[in-house]
Amino acid sequence: MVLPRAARTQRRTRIQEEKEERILEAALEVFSLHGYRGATVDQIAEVAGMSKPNLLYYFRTKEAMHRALITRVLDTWLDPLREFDALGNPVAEIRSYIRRKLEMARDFPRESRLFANEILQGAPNIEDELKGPLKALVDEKAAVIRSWAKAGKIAKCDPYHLIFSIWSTTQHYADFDVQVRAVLGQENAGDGRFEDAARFLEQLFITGLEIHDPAN
Amino acid sequence: MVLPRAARTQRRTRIQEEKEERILEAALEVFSLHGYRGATVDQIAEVAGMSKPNLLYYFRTKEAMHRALITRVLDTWLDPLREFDALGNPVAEIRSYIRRKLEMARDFPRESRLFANEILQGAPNIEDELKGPLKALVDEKAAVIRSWAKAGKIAKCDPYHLIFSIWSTTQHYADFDVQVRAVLGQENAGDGRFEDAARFLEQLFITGLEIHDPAN
DNA sequence: TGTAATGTTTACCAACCGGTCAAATTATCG
DNA sequence: CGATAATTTGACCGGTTGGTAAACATTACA
Repeated sequence: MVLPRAARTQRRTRIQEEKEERILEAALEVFSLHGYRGATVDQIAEVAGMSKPNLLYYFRTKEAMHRALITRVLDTWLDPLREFDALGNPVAEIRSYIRRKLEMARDFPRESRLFANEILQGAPNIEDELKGPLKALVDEKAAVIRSWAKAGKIAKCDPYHLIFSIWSTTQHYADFDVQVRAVLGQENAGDGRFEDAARFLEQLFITGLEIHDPAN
Repeated sequence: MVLPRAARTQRRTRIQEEKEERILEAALEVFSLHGYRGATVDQIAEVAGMSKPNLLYYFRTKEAMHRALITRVLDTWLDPLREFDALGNPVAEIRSYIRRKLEMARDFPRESRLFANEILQGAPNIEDELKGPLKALVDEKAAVIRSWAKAGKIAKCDPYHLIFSIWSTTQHYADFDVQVRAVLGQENAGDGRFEDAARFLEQLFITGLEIHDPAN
């Protein structure tokens, strides 16, 4: 009998795990490159190296595939922000947050583009995730930053917009990679632009947030 | 006889100007919301208030429409950077550049999203524009910024990444509007977030780039 | 006003796309 | 092995999409 994926309650087969992994990997590749509408099931199937009906045996619809992919990626995507430590040294925490985010832009550009595509198109599938868990996490960290500012450890600033600006500057190197490369020119073929970006962003944010001559 | 748009060499009719204007306006609306693949010609025709064949009488293909739209918008999109004045006061120039870009994110979010979509998908249609005119303009302004740094008027920094970070932070409020709203919550329904962002970004960039006690 | 050029519409098509079905193949396990 | 369940495939389907053909309507202008 044919039992589509959603109906299986028992333990998952080795084959199931392997195939679902391969499918999500292929889906990430295709969705991140063409967006939800732009991606076709045939394309994903081809990248995954299997036939379309076979793929649809594991994920019954294109949307189910996309949903599974988003939820999986969103979780790991927020890890850097979760590591933000209220007890650590403020300047050091912000610096390492920037560095972590930039490393993710370098190492997981497809994941970044997947989200960018999703948000750009109005986030039809993850609006609840944004207003719920994401907002809660940001609220929590914003409170931490605000307390640092009040304690005089960093300059006073709007913590939400600080977070937004860290997100945007770092993810820019994944989402707008084509533009960055075009402007920097051929000579920046390697990962050098990420190191340059790290230097610049550290300077910008750290200097911009430091307390200057607090006593005088 | 039917002479499609591309073949017309003579002066354009009043009707042509009106209709092409309406079409490009509708195309901007739809493309910016759904991306190239996600947009349909029927949708654009409906928004433009005309039949699909009628629309295709002015732009023979969907791609031609998209190309026309991109070229037109790209030109005005770069105006703020062009206004960057080498002879002005460095700090004031950077401040007003940030403000102009933020105003564009507020007043022309569709244009911003159109580009974001295009770049995200690998900029298949405008790669030449990026590597040519855009790069040339950025190179020119980067040289200006570098000269300011050398003259000790602003802190030393990579001018390219400075420009990138201004682009990304400001455009973020157009491209990721849904996320920004979700995180900030309902109370920020108006344009308040743009004023908050302006204050924050000015503080960040100006403080981050000022020369601190150069003499001491 | 007459007429040729321009503009608009209805009906249509071929390609594509997400998804189904039933049959065939392969893995699992007593 | 034998049988039952899980997996894979080719053929197919209805709806959508970009685009066309040709008849019809309107405008510009001598």
